Formats: sequence, C-alpha cells, structure tokens
Amino acid sequence: MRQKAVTLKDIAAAANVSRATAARALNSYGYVGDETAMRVLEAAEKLGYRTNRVAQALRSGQLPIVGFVPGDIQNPFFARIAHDVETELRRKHHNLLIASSEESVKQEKELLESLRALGIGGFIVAPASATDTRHIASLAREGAQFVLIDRAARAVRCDSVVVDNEGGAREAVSYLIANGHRRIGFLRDDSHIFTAQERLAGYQNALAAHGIAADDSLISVSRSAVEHAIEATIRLFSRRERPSALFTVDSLMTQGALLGLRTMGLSIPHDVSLIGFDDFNLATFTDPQITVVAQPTAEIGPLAASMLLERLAGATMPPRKVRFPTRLVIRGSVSHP
Amino acid sequence: MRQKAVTLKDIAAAANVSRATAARALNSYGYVGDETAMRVLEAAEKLGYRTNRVAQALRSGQLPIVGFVPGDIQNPFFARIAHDVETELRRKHHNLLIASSEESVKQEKELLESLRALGIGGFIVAPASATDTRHIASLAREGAQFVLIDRAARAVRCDSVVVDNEGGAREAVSYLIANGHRRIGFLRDDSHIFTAQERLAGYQNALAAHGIAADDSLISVSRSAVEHAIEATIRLFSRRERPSALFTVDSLMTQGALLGLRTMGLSIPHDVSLIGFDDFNLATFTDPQITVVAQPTAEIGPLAASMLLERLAGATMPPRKVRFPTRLVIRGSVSHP
DNA sequence: CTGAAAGCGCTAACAC
DNA sequence: GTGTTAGCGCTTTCAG
Repeated sequence: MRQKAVTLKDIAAAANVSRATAARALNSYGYVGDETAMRVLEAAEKLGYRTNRVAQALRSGQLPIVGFVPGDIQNPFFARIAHDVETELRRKHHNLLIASSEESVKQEKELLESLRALGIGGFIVAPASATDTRHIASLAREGAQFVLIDRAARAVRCDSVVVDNEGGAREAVSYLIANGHRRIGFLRDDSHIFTAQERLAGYQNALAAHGIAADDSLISVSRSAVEHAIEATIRLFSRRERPSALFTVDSLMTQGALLGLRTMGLSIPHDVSLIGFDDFNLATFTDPQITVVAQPTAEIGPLAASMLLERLAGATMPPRKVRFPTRLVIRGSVSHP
Repeated sequence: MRQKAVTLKDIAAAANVSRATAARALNSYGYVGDETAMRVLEAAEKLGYRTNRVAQALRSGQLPIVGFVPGDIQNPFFARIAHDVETELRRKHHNLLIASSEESVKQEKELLESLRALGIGGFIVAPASATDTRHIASLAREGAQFVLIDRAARAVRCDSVVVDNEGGAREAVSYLIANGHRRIGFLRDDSHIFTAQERLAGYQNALAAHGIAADDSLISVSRSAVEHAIEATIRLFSRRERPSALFTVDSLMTQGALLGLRTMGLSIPHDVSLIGFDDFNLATFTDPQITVVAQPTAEIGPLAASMLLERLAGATMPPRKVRFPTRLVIRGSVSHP
C-alpha cells in the first residue's frame, strides 16, 4: 500500500548519472556540469525526492535538531523562549525538540542521554540544579554543545544567557523599603535552583544595605507551582505579626500569592504590597495591576539559539557568559504600609 | 579532544562475541546463552555504551520521535497538551518534537515535510486550515501516521480528538439568552480554522432556536492574538447600538476582550456580560471571574498520544473520531442587561 | 546458540 | 566533471 520513499539512487538512475554526481548537484558542492545538474534537479523534482536526513546524520553524527530542556514548558517564560528559539532555528534549517525536565535532575539527565543517542549535538537547557550538573559536563566532554539559559552552572564550561537576578531582586526590595516597608516577606522555590539563590541574595543585600535585620520567619519556601505557592502564602500571612509586603521569585509563585492573599481576604495594596519577579500576562489583568521585575524575555531565546548554532558550526572560543539587566515595572501593587 | 562514541563493535570486541550476538543480548531477542549475554551486558556497562538511534532509524525508517504541530505553543491550551503528550510518550520511550505552524498552512506544510525527512513517522497536528489539508493527506498516503487534535479535517482519513464546539458555543449563548440578552456579540478568529466555524454554528443555532434574528454587524473577526482582539472588541462596542453581551471563541480573544472593554471603560458584568470559549488561568484572577466553556484539556493529549502510538505499532482500524463534551463553568461575568 | 555478510541512504576520498 | 568505492552503526537473514 505505502509507496516506498524515493532515494538518491532513484534520481541518479532517472538522470543517468552516479549517486555521487546526483548528490553534488542536489547539494550544490563540488564540480557538476550545468546541463547535468539541471537533469538531476528535474528528476528530483519529478520524482518528489526528499533528502533522508537520518542517513545524512548517520554519516555526520549530527541530526539537524537542537534539544531544548526547560524546567516546564507550561511556564509562559519558557514557552516564550521556546517559540523564539524555534523561529531562529528554522531560519537556519534546524528543528527544535522540546523536552521538559519538570525540575527533576534525574529526568534532565535521562532526557539528555536519550536525546544524545538520537544524534542531537546541541542543547539549550535551564538546568534543574545549580550544582548537580555532572551529566551536562560529561556530555559536553563528549563533544555535545550546550547553552545554559535562565540559570547558570559554575561547573560547566559553556555559554550561558541569564539575567541579573541579584540586581533585579535588590531593586525591587529597595523599592519596597523606600515605600516604608520593613517586614518584607520572601516567597521562593526550591533552593537548588540557581535563580532562587541569586534572588534571595538580592533580597538579603537590599535589607542589609538599609540596616534591616534578616528574619528567617519571613521567608517561605514552596515548589514552583501555583497550588504550592497558595499554601505557602497562607502559611506566611497566618503568623501573628504578618509582613506588610511580599516579594515572589517567579510568576507562578506570584499567581499563588495573589490567590492566597485573596483567600485570606487581604487586599492589595491596602493590606499587603506585592512585587513579583518575571512579568506575565496576568499581571495587567488584575486590579490593581502588579508591579514586577521584568526580564528581557524576547532577547534570551534568539541569542541562545544563535550562540549554539555558532558552536555547532565549529566556532571555538572561551565560554561566553551573557547577563541581561532587569527592569522594575511599577504598576499598582505597592503602597505605604 | 572529544572521545569517540563507543559502538556495538567495541562492546562486541570487549565481550569476545560478534556484533550480531551483542545486539541480541542488548535488545534481548533471539537466542543468546545466559553467560554470553551477561558478558555483553557487563561490557556495555563498563564502556558506557549508548545505542545509536540514528543508525537504528536508518534501518527501520523510523526515529522514535513524534512530531507535534500546534498553531501556537504559547497558547496555554496547546502548551498543556504538549506537556501531557510528552509525558505519555516518555513512558513509551519516544520523544516529542514541537514545531509551531503559527497558524500558517504554508509553514505547517514545510514543517511536516522537513520532519518527515527526519524520519519522523507519527504526527499530532492541529491543522491550520480545515480545508487545505492536501499535504497531510499526501504524507498519510506515504505511510505517515496522523492524529488531528482540536480541529478535524474532513478530507484526511485519520484519527482525531476534538471537542463539541458547536454544542459548547450553543450552551453558552443559550445561557446568555436565558439571562435576557438579545444583542449578543461574537468575537471570532480567522474563518479557515475549524473550531471557529463550529463555534459560529453553535452561536447561530442558539440564536435561531430562540427566534432571534442573526445580525452580521454583531460579529467581529480578528486574528487570534490579544492585540488584534482588543482592537476588534473596541470596533464592535463603538457602534451606536452596542451588544449587551459578548461571546469569544478562544482564551486569547477573551483576554483581548477584557482589555478592550476596560479601555472603553465598560464594566463586566454591569455594562457587558462575557463568556469565553476555553478556560484559562487568568479567568479566575479577574474581578469578576469569567464564565467560560471549559474543554477537557487534560484528556486530549494523553488520548492523542496513545492513539498515535498504537498506529505506529502497526494497529490498523478505521479512523477513530473522538469528540469530547464541553462544560459551561458559571462564574461572575454574566448578568441581566 | 553464534557468526558472517548484506544493506538501510548518504557522502567523501580517490580515481579516471 | 564524473564514477567507484568504502563505510557511518545497526539489524537481520542465513549458515553452521
């Protein structure tokens, strides 16, 4: 029933040339007579020839596919980056394979192994852990190329594209302090994630710079998921002396905070001021709109993609570490206590 | 610098057997002596052997990758499905390659061609057009397997998983009518999309069933993107006799409507009642919360994935057309005019 | 139970 | 300019 695919051999026969010549004509390299090339192209056209990339890959050891391993493709931040990366790759005749690590180092490791077995040589990954990155280093040693995004990893020598997490968090918390807040809650995700550590540092540095003593009871840890963040928020605001402001480390947690505060009947910014790291759609739909630390989301994907493509094309240079600044977008969720 | 990958040949040599025997042991098929098998496995372990799937694919003609071609990976509806599909596939040792058509038939065609050249034999597609699907039919004729989701296509014989768009829209509009609305606006996306047609039919049928004359001036067409929907909403509500209620065909357009109405200073549900097709995160963050037609999003991905895997495993049966019911989730965005 | 050998479709020396 | 040949890593008859 199924028609067999037409191969180079078929079109070589049809054009009365050898497979080598046919290949040369099709990929326009080496010397081929004009008239011959024409015949080959015509035959290919007529028979509906399509290059078998798998066969090419078997020879070259590289499938024209880039692997993207975010923590969670449902996070709009990563979805946006995936889209941008794909667009950039398409222009260079590459495809993008997205496989979510679901923030699990184990899954990330298995995924990378299996993608590597597929002949994928280039990866854009947001490592699930800042420290447990041996599997990445080991694949890199085998010749795989990596560009790390959103989160860096000290132990891997490769390009990375991140934002100034410490600075962004510091600016946000300083802004809260400037508005008279002293008891500032901090809602963070699991400690092994790189960004969480840097954002925590920014929070602590801002407090220290203004002579405010750190208070661990103001820090609430939760998994980066709306439901978990709701719970953590409620826990944090159930204490006797509750914070007058809250800083959240990513958009999922900001959403959780919003819901948690609403559940408790606390109004923003009247009862609690709020700033979230990472801008998101929803932030402008709420009343009041949410003040956020915005990342240059649109720049990360294309840059990461082109860096990776350069490496795959053979560029060799010291690792490039790009760090974008963030921007505090002031909306209506902060007021004086 | 780069260490060469270890191949079957290496482990065959290490275990002192032929490549054939090594392959048999590794993939546990055919007859292999227990002791021999043991030796092979040990060697593989020790040398860090990893099957080269590209070589396997060259023989079998199939890479263990499924292609997913949604209209837009940034649409949370598709992001959710992508996640579910990937999870299901991972259990069956397949990977997922996501490539967005950006609602362009041309891009969809090119993408499918190029994925096909990669030796991908199974696809889950939300066709950009309900009618222009020759490229899909033609790939299917070559033996590629397709499962269509969200949107069906009459002209392709393959499995599909969609929802009852007509019924869902009809229920929503009937609910608006039951609340006393007569002038009901309809905000839709491009006509070539399958779901838009069915949802329009539901809208029209509901009006007809209640003896309300259709009025084309109540229908506004826009591209499925927030900015375009804002504009279309403003256009619709700038007329002299503006609608008292609005029905939107997807979550992006619902967001656009929200923003458009806010820009015009129209309040929900006081000035305008609103129902959107497709539930979304944001719908419960607004005040009031938005009444929506919810789809069984969680069921679509896993079902599509397992149907496709069955086909790839060789199952042959008449096309299965699954259509899930929708559910009207009543929240606070509808009131009497 | 195990090995030898052919071949999947393509490319790249190397001849001519 | 063009053809011949070998081989990428794996699987699978077919012998033994």
